Amino acid sequence: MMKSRRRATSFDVAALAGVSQSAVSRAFSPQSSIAADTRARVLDAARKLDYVPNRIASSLTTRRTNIVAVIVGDMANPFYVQALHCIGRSLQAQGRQVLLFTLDRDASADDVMRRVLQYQVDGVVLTSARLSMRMTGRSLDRGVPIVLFNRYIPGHDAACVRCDNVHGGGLIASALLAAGGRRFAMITGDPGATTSQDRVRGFVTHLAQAGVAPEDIAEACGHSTYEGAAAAALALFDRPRRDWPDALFCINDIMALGAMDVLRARLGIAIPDALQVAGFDDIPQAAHLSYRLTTVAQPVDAMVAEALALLHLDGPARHIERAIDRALPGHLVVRATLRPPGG
Amino acid sequence: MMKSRRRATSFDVAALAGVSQSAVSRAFSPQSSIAADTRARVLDAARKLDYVPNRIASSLTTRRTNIVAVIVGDMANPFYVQALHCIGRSLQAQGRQVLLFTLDRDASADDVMRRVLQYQVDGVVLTSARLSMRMTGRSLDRGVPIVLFNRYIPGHDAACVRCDNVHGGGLIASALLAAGGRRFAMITGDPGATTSQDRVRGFVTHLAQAGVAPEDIAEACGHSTYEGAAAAALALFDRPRRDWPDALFCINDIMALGAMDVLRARLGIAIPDALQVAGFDDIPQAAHLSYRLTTVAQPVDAMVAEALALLHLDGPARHIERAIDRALPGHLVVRATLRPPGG
DNA sequence: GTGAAAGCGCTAACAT
DNA sequence: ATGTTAGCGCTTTCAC
Repeated sequence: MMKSRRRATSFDVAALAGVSQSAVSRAFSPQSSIAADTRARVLDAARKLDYVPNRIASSLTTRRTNIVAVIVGDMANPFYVQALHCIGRSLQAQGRQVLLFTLDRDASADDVMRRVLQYQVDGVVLTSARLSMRMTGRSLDRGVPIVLFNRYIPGHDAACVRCDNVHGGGLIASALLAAGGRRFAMITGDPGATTSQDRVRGFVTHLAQAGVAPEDIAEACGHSTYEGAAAAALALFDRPRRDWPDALFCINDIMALGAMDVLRARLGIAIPDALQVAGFDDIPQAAHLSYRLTTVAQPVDAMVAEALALLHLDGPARHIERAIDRALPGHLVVRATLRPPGG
Repeated sequence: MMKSRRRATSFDVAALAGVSQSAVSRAFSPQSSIAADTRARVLDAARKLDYVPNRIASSLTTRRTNIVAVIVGDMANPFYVQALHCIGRSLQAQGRQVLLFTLDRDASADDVMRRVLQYQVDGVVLTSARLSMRMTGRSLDRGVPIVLFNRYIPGHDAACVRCDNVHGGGLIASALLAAGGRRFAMITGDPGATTSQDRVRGFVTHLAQAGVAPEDIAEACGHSTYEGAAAAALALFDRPRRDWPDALFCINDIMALGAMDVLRARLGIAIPDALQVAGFDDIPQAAHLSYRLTTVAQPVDAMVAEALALLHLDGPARHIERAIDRALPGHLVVRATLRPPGG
C-alpha cells in the first residue's frame, strides 16, 4: 500500500487544515505569531499527510541552508575524526548539519572549495589542508566564512583556531628533560605546515634554554602518518647503538604509535626504559594499554566551540571574521612512556 | 577591496554575456544543446562575475539534491570511519556529497531520520543503527531509498548490504581450530544486532561440527567497544588459570584490541603462545605491529559500491529497492595472533 | 540553438 | 493572528 508518489507540500496541508499556506509555514517556525489552536490544526493535518517542511526550499528564501561544510584532509588520523565527530555533534545540537568533503592526500583544497560554494553552505571548517588566498577571498567575499581548524597560515585571510603548538612543544621538552632525557630526537610532520613547525620550534627552543644545542637533536620527517613515522623511526636509529636517542618527540600521536610499534617490534627497544616517547594530540589510542603515551591533549571541545563561534552562524548580522588567530592552550597528559621523574 | 555583497545570479551573467538567463543555465549543464561560442561567452561572463551555479536552487526544480545522508552510529569504531571515508570518496567522484548525521549511542535513529527527510536527500546510508519499520516506510514511500550498511534486520523493508557474517565466523573458527585451539571463548558485540549474532552463529556452528559443544564456549559481551571488550576479557579470565581459554574470538577488531591490551598488560598473557586471538573487520589498526591481528577482512570497497548502486542515484527512473539483502564474502587475513598451523 | 514564461516549495513583508 | 503577494535562483517546456 504505497502512499501518493508526490510529497505533500505546505499547500496540501493548508487545504486540509483549512488555513492559508503561510499559516502552515508559521506553524513550523517556533517564534512566529500564531494561535495555539491554529498551529495544532496545522500540525495535525501535517501528520495526516506525512508532511515534512522542505529545508532546501526554505533556504532559498532565508538565504541560510543551516549546512556547514567540513573539509577533512586526513581521515586516517584519529584526531581529525574526533574533531569531525565533535563538530557534527555540536552542529546537530543547533539544528544544523555537516556537509562532508574529503580531500585525498595532495588533492587541491581549491578544487573542493569550488564545489563547496555551489552548495550555499553557511560556513566552512577546513582541517589539515591548505587553501589559496585567492579561493579564500572568493569565499569570504561571497559571505561564506571559513575557519581553519588546527592549521595556521601566517598572513592568511581566514580565521584560524588551533592549539598553542609552540607552548605544547615546550611542555613536551620540559617533561622529557625532567624524565632524564639526554639524547633527543624528533619525528616531524608535514614540513610545510605551521602545526608541525610550531611544535618543533617550541620543543627546540625549550631544549636550547636547557643547554641542548639544536644541532644535537636528531630529526626525521614522518609525514604525519603511522607508516611514515615507522620509517622515520628506523632512520633515526640507523646508527651505532651507543648513539641511539633516549628521548623521542613525535609531532603527533599517530606517528608516535608508528614509531613505538616499529622500534619495539624490530629493534626490541624498551619504552620507557631505553627510550622515552611523547606525542601530541591525545587521540583515543594514546590511552590504550599498548601505548600509554605521554602527550599534549588538544582542547578539542573548546576548539570546536571557538571555531563554530567564529562562523557567526546565529543572528542575521552575518559578520565575517578575517585573519583571526586563536591559539588555545593544550595540557600535558603524563602516561607510561616517560620514566617517573626522580624514579 | 570587497566585491559586491550580493552573489551574482544567472541573470547577472546573462546580462553581461548578452544572452538570456536560460542560456546561462544551459551553459552549465553538460548535455544541453547550446552553441559552443555561446557557452564560451557565458562562461567568460561567469568568471568575471565570480558566478557559481546555486545547486540548492537548482535542486528545487530538478528534485534532486545530489546529497546522500550518511548516518553514523559509532564513530569510535574505525571500521565505520573507514566506511564513511569510502562512501564520501565514491560519492564525491560522482559529483555528489555526504550530509553527515551522527548518532550518539542509544540515540534514536528515527529522530535523526525525521531531520534527514527535511533535507530532501537523494538517499540514505545507515550504519550501525536500528531504524523502525514505520520510519523506514515513511522514507521509502516518499521516494527516499535507504540502505543499511553492515546491518541486517530480518523482514525489514530497507535494502541491506553486509559482509557474510556467518561465513566469516566460520572462517575464524576453522583458523582457530587449525592453529590448535582447545578451550574457546568469544566476546560478543551488541546483543540485539544480527551482525554480532551471525558471526557468533557461524563460529559456534563450525566449532560444533568439529566436536566442540556450544556450552563449552565461554562468552562475554563487549558491547562493541574497546573498553567494553577489556572488561569482558577480564571476566572471561576470572577463573583458575588451568581453565583459561586458549582461543578467543572477538566479534570485531576494536574489541580484539581492547581484549589483547588488557590481557597482556594486566594478566601478562602471551599472544599467541598462551592465547590465540582473532577479530573481524580488518580495521587499519589490526595490521599495526602491536597487534598483528588475525581477522576477517570486510570487502569495504565492494560493499560501498553495492550500497550506492542500490540507491539508484542515476537516471530519472528512481527505483526504490525493498527488502533486499546482499551479503558479500569476507576473507581471512592471517597475522601473528595465531600460531602457524603445525608449527 | 535560443528566449519567454511558468513553476519548484517556501518565507517575508504587507495588508487586514 | 491571519491571508495575500512577491520573490529566492534555477530548470524546463514551449515557441520560434
